[in-house]
Amino acid sequence: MGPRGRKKGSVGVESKECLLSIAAEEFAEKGYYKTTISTIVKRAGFSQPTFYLYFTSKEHIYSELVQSFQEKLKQLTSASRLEPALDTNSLPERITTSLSSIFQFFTDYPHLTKIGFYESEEATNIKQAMADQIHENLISEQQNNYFSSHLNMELIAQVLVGAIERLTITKLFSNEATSAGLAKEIVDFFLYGMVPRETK
Amino acid sequence: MGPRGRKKGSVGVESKECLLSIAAEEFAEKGYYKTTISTIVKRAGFSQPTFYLYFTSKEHIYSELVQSFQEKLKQLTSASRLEPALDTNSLPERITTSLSSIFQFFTDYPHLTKIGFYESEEATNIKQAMADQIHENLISEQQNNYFSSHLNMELIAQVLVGAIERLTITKLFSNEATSAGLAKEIVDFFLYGMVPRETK
Amino acid sequence: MGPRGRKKGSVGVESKECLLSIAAEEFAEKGYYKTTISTIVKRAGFSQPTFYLYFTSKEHIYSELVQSFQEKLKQLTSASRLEPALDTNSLPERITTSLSSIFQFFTDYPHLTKIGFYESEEATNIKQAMADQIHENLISEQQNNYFSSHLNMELIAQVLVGAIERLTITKLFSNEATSAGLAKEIVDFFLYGMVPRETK
Amino acid sequence: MGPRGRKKGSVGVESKECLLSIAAEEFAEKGYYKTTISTIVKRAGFSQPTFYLYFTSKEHIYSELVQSFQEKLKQLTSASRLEPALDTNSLPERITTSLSSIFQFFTDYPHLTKIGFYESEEATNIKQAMADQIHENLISEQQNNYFSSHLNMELIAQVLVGAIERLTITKLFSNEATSAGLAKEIVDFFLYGMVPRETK
DNA sequence: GATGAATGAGGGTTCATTCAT
DNA sequence: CATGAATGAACCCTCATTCAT
Repeated sequence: MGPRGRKKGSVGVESKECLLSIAAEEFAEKGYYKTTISTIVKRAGFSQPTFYLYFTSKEHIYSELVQSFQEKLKQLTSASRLEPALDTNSLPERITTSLSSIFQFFTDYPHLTKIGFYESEEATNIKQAMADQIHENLISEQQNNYFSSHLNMELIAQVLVGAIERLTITKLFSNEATSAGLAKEIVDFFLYGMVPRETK
Repeated sequence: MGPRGRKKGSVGVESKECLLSIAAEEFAEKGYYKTTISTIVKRAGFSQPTFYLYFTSKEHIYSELVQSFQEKLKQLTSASRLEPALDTNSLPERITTSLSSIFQFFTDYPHLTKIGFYESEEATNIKQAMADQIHENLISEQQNNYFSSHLNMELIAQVLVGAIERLTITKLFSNEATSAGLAKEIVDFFLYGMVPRETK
Repeated sequence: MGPRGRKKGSVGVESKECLLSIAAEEFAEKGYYKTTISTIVKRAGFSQPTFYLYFTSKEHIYSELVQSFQEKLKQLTSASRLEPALDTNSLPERITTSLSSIFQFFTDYPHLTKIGFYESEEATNIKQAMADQIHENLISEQQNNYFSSHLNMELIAQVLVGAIERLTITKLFSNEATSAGLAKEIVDFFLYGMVPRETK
Repeated sequence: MGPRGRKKGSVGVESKECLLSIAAEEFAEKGYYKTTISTIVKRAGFSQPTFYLYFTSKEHIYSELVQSFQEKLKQLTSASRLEPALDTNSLPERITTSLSSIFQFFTDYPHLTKIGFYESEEATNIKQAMADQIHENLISEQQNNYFSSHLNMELIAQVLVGAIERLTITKLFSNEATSAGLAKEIVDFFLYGMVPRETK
């Protein structure tokens, strides 16, 4: 052990993380096929074989990034489901908060998001999983009579995922909106729709 | 040659269309990079150089397919905007019809849709154009007081595009819903949202 | 036979000459390998198979051009050797005239010259043949005591060919000199060299 | 390793030089277009991709050879111009020596010469540069009254280059003459021409 | 006399990946 | 921990040439 107390093997870990981070950038910008190992290692200041010290293949590092995205996302959604039954009034805020935290997550990890949520072949499954999760939540809230029973919650869940997908690209990644603001607008729209309510 | 004789030069046109159709299938299924010219021509019963009789490059045939999608889509949207001012009641139906015809178009050309609306680098622009178009329509309807003036129509347009994107994949391409049914459900949701209206 | 008295087959001859002329231009400008049959026929307004009506191959049309150059050149040199023994004084003029007519020929057929005298694989042989011819002439003039017997006529013949080669490109094809002027200068130099003669 | 150990990285350099040398041979013998990378690497005992470790393209290796020729040639001519003003008598010898060293250079690097001085598209420029250089030297000698002032030195320079070009092929590469012998004969001819001087 | 349609043969180039050190 | 050197496997593309009409 060195005098500075660096744990043995930390160099390797650092190298690996360096590669991962650069790879994320490259994959996010250029996509899987236009990204070359050669470019990644060059940017990291390594030689090609070094890459294979840490990853068994190009596919492997890519899927490691996808998984990383997936796990972080799972942590997020599982965290946001802790509080079970609260009073009715707070539901919209709770939904807004959840949504906002998803947007924030996407903002914090734009490269991972680009890869996992948009580019990768897994993206479809990941979105489906997100839709399923939302669907489940909605159903349970529907059963608690927060929402009317005739609503097709599966469809709404998909619409919500579609909204997230589209608005992340157009508003969030372009810095035209904040996570919180966007979440609020969406929830408002989802709750009340476009036709104005008659006010007595 | 008689009137029923084969039109002159039609062979070439047929060959080109054959290649286009097979290419659409391959690109839709495997994506741009996993699709090879060699496979396309093999499936079409041609040799490789024949491909270059009709297309200057792999990129060229791909962008031809993307353009074809774009043009068809443009025709659709320009057609659906003919009828200008109608009475209020029919607005929802008209929107539903428009939406339904988009879904029907996607159903009719699943390969082109996969390519132009999902895979291609142009997909982002195409969706943005669709959102812009919808936005425009919504604004005009908003100005005619069909919708309340406080709604953020840009956001709603993006949400609608996101809904289309997601539901086309999950419901339409899996044959779990029809164009018309899906359109109706979406419009219903968009108009009234999730919170039930108080009924006297 | 048509009313305009056009000989049967003249269309074919015209087509062939058209192709030859365009091919000469292309080969001269771009060289053998960068010239494509496709470009030649396109410029001539024909389709590719038409080419093979008149020439059996790309090599064939090229060597036809080379031969054409070679034959014209042979005509020239054989013509210029008719007059045998004349009085001594006129020899320099005769040589100058011969040289001038070669330059004139090169000026009149720049494309053929570029091909036959510079580009083609035959060029080496053609130049050697020219050198041999000149050598022969010089020898005969040497034997007639026009020139001193210790001169290495073979070397001089080669130098003359080299001079022709170089000056055709740098002076003639760039229009910086005329055939006659150039010929005169060369002959003058060849006869008297660089060291000034002592004059009493 | 030890002092006699193989220098680090020398393998790559050797491989590159091996490829360069074989390529020079191939290009010189067959010309640019009939030479294939596949043949070069096969002869060198490598696989095709190895070629691209050292050269970015076929064009690149070719122009590297041309440049190599050009640089060596430049070294030669710049070296031969050191001694400025000497007595008149030695001028012919000095010219002879210069010429001889050019011939010797061509003899030493026949492949490079074939490529750079005859085949390549740069050949024309290289010869022109050589002519310019010679022209310059001649002018300066003319101003020093070594040569009579009425001589067209530009033309003479071109003739000299033409002579070099032609005699290198016909006499040098065929081993019919030595560098020194050839140089001497040429200089002799250039100085005194063909017409014998009157001797009292 | 001419052409629409098609192909055989081959060439250059790229990239992920490995071996020996 | 790291790399210099090398390659297997493909892929896109071009061009002279031909066949049937």
